[in-house]
Amino acid sequence: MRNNVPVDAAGPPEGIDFSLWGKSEGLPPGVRYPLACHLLDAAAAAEALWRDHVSPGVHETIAHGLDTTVDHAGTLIRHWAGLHDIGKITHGFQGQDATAPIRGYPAAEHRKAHDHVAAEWLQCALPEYGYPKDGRRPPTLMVAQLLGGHHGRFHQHVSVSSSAPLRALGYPDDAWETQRRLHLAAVTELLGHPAAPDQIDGTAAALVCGVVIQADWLVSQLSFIGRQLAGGLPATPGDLPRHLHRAREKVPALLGEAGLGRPAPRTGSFTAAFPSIDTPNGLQRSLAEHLPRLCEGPGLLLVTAPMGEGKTEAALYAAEVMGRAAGRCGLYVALPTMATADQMFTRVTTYLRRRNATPSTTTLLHGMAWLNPHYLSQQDTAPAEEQLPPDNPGSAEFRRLVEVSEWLRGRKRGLFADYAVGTIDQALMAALRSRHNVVRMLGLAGKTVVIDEVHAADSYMLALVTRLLNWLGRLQVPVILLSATLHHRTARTLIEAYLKGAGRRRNAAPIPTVAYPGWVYASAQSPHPVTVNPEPLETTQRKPLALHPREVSLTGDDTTALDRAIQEELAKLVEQGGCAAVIRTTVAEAQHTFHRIAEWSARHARATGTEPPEMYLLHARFPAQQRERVTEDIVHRLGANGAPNGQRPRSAILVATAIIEQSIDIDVDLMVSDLAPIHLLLQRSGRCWRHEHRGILARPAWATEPRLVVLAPHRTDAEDALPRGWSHIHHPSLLLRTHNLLRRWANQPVRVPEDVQELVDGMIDDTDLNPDNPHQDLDREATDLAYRSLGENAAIPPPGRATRDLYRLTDHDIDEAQVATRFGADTTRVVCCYSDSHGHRWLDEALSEELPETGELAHGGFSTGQVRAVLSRSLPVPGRWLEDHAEQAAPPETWLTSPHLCQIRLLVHRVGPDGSVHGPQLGGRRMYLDPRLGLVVEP
DNA sequence: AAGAAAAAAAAA
Repeated sequence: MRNNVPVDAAGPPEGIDFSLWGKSEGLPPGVRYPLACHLLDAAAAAEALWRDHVSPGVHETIAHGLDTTVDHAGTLIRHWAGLHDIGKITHGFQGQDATAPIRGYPAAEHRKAHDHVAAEWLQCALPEYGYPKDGRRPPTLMVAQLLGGHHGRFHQHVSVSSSAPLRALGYPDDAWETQRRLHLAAVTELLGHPAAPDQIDGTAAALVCGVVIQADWLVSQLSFIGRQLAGGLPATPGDLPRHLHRAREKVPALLGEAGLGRPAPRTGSFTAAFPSIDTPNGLQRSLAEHLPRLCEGPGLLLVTAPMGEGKTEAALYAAEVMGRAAGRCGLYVALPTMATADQMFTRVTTYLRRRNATPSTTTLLHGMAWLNPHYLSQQDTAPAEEQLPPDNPGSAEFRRLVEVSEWLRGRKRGLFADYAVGTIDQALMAALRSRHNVVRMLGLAGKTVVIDEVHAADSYMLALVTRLLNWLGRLQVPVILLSATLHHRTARTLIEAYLKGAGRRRNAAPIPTVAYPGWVYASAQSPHPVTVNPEPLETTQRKPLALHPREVSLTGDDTTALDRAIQEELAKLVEQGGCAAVIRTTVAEAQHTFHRIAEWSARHARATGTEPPEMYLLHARFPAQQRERVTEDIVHRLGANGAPNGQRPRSAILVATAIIEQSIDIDVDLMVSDLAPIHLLLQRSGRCWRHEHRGILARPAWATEPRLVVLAPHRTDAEDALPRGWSHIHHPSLLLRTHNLLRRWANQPVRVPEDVQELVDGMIDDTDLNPDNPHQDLDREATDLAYRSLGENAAIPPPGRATRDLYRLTDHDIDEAQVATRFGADTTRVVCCYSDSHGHRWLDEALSEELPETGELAHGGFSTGQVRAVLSRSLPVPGRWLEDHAEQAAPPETWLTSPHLCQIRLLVHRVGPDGSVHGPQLGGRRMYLDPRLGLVVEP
C-alpha cells in the first residue's frame, strides 16, 4: 500500500465554490444543493451502509477483493462514494440550470454525461493520490470505472498515454479543473485519505459500485435534502467538517426509514423452525443430521425429490444453517412464476414471523406484486385488517413484524430487504448485461439464494442460471437449488458452474452423480469437497403409476377418433363418479375437447341415468380475474381440503393446457394427457392420486391405481404424425423419443421416485429411442445450443473475465430485446371491451362498467382501482396477432401516461342494439371472448 | 405458417 497522499493535513483547502450544485430538481425555485454537500452525504451513507447493513460475509468478500482489511475497505468505499459525482463540475452540467448563469468559469463545448466525466477524469487524477495505474489490475482504472458506473452502466477505459492527458481528453487547466481538484482534495482530506489498494478484483468492484449507488439513492431523496437544507448550509470550507458530522448523525435514521438493516442469524433445530411438523420426513432428517457438520463456509446445496416431500421446509432450514456459516443471513426465494411466488410469499412470511423476534423487512418481487393484497405498504392499509387473526399475513400484528418500507418498494431496490420472495427473473437480472445489474447482485450477495423448481427453466434460462451461479460461487454466496426432475448432466453443469466461480480447478475430481431422490452439498471453500447424501433417502410410499400410451390419429380435421378415445377413458367416470383431468397441448385443442366432452358426458349421463359430471376448463387465455376464479374453484373442489369438507364433486372433468403442470394443488383419480416430453408427463402425473398417502380420499371402484393415459400418434417414426403446431411447443425429437420410451414401459408400472431419474435421463441419452431420425436429434441439440449461446450472450461475462474490465458487464452493443430473462417472449396483454351503437366503450358485455378513459387522480393519473379494473380483465396473446392492427387495437391515448396501462391493447367487440356481440377481425383471425371457453380464435 | 406458459420494462 502507498501513502504518498499529497494533502495538507491542516484542514480542507480554501476556495471551494459552494455555488457549484449537485442537486436542483424538485427543490424550490432558485434553491440548489451544493455538490460538496452531496458528496459528503453520499460518503456518510456509504459509511453507515458498510457499518450497519452490509453482511459480514460480504465484508469479507469485498475486503478480500481489495486485498485489505474490512476496516480499511470501509474507509476506501466511503471515500469513493464521496467522489461519485465529481464529474458534475463541468460547464456542460452546471449550465443545465438556466435560472442561474455561470459566472467566472469558461464556457466549453464538452458535453459528456457526468458519470462518464467521472470515469475519464478520475482515471487521470487518482494516480496523484497514490493509485497505481500500471500492473495487471491497476486500481486507478477500476476505481474510475466503478465510479463512472454509478448510473448503472459502465464506460470504456480511455487511453491516456499522452503527456498532457487531461487536456487531450477535453479537460484544460481552467477554473473548472481547479474546482475539481479542490473538491477531490477536500473530500479526500475530510474522509481520512485512505491509502490506495494495490489491486482490485472486478467482482468486488462491481459490489462496491452497488454500495455507492445505494448510498447515492438514499441521500438523493428530496426529504433528506430538505432536512439538510433546513439545518443550514456550509458557507466556507471550514464549515465542511460540521456538515459531514451532521450527515453522519442523520444517516442512521435514513437507513432505518428505508428499512435497511442486517438480518439476525436464525439458529435452532429443524423442529424449532417448524413446530407444526411432528416428525420430519427422510429428506428433512437427513439434512438436519448432516448439513450442520458439512457447512464450514459458503456452499451449494442441490435437492432433487418429487413434489410433496417437504422440499420447501427443508430449504428454509438449510438456508438457516448455510447462511449462518457464510455470514449472509438474508434470504431470496426464487420461483418460476408470479403465481407460485405469491403462494411462497405467504409461506415464507409465516415462517419468518416465527423465526424472528425483532422486526425485519420482507419484499415480494415480481411485475404484479402490487396487486397482491397481502403485500400492502403501511400507507394503503386494508380497513378490514384488524379483524384478521394475527397469523394471517394481512393482519396488523403480522405486518408489524414483516414490514416493507416505501423505499424498498421502489424499483430495483427490493433485494435490499432482509428477506425477499419473487420470480427467478428478479435474480437472473443480476446476471444480465442490463442497467443496474450490480445493484441486484449486491442485494443477492447478502443472502442465501434459493431457486425453487429449477427444472422449469429452458436452455436459454438455464444458461443465465449457470452464469449467475458462476458469480455467486465467486462471491461466496450460499445457494440452494430445488428440483423435481433434473437431467443428471444439468445437475452437474449447475454444480460445476458454482464451484468454478469459487475457484475449483478444471482438473479436480469429477462431481459425483446425484441420486434421485437425494441431495448434494458442494463447499465453496477449497478444496471444494462434494458430498452426496450418505444413506438413501426414505421417501413417502406411493403406489406405482400406470403410464399407458393410447395411440390414435392426432392429425387432420376429423377428430372423431380422438374424441372417442377420450370418451372411452372417461366412460366409467361418468357412470360411477370420480374426478379426472385431460391435458391438451394448445388452447384451441383444450377448448375443442372441452366442448366435445361436455356435450358427450351430458348425453352419456342421461342415457345411464346419472348426474352429468361437473366440467371445468382452464388455460391462460381467460381474463385474469376469471382465470383466478376458476383456479381457486378447482383447488377448492379437487384439492386436499375438498375431501374432508365434503366439497369434492361426485364426478368432475377438468380440461386444461399445460397451465396445471405447476403450482396447482389438486388430486384426480385419472389423468389423460397429450404426448409431451417424459419429464413433463411425470410432472403432470404428480396430480394423479396426489393426496393418496394422506388417506383422505375415497376412490371410485374403477380407479384401481394412479393412471396416466397418454394420447400419442399411431406412428413413432415420423414427425408428420404429430399436429403441426406441437413442434413449436415441444421438439418432435423429444416427443417421438418419449413415445418409444412409453411403449417400452407400457406393461411396467413406474415407481415414483425410484424410476424417475432413469426415465428422465433415458429420454435424452438412450441411443435406441429414435433410430429412424438421427437428424432430428441433431436438430434438437443444435436448437438447444443456439438457445444456450443466446443466453450466454445476454449474460454478464464469467467473473474471471470481468476482473480487469467492468465495461462488459453492461455494454450495449447487443440488442436491448436480447437482454431478457426469457427468450422469445412476444406477449401482449389485451382487454376485451364492448362498443355500443354510440361508440361508447365498456368493460363488460352488459354495458354496465365504462372503460376508464380519464384518470380520476389529481393530475389525470389513473387510480389503483382503475388500473386494477383493467388489468383484472386482461389476458395474454401472441404479439404477432396485433402486429398489423395497431390502430384497431389502440387503447385510449390517456393510457399512455400510465406505466401499467400503456402496454395494454384492446380487442373491441361490437354490441348490436339487439344485444348480439361481434368480436374483432384481425387480419385472418376472428376473435371472440366466450364466457365459458375464454378467448376463441377462428382462422 | 403457427404457438404452452412464463416475466419485464424510472431512478436519483
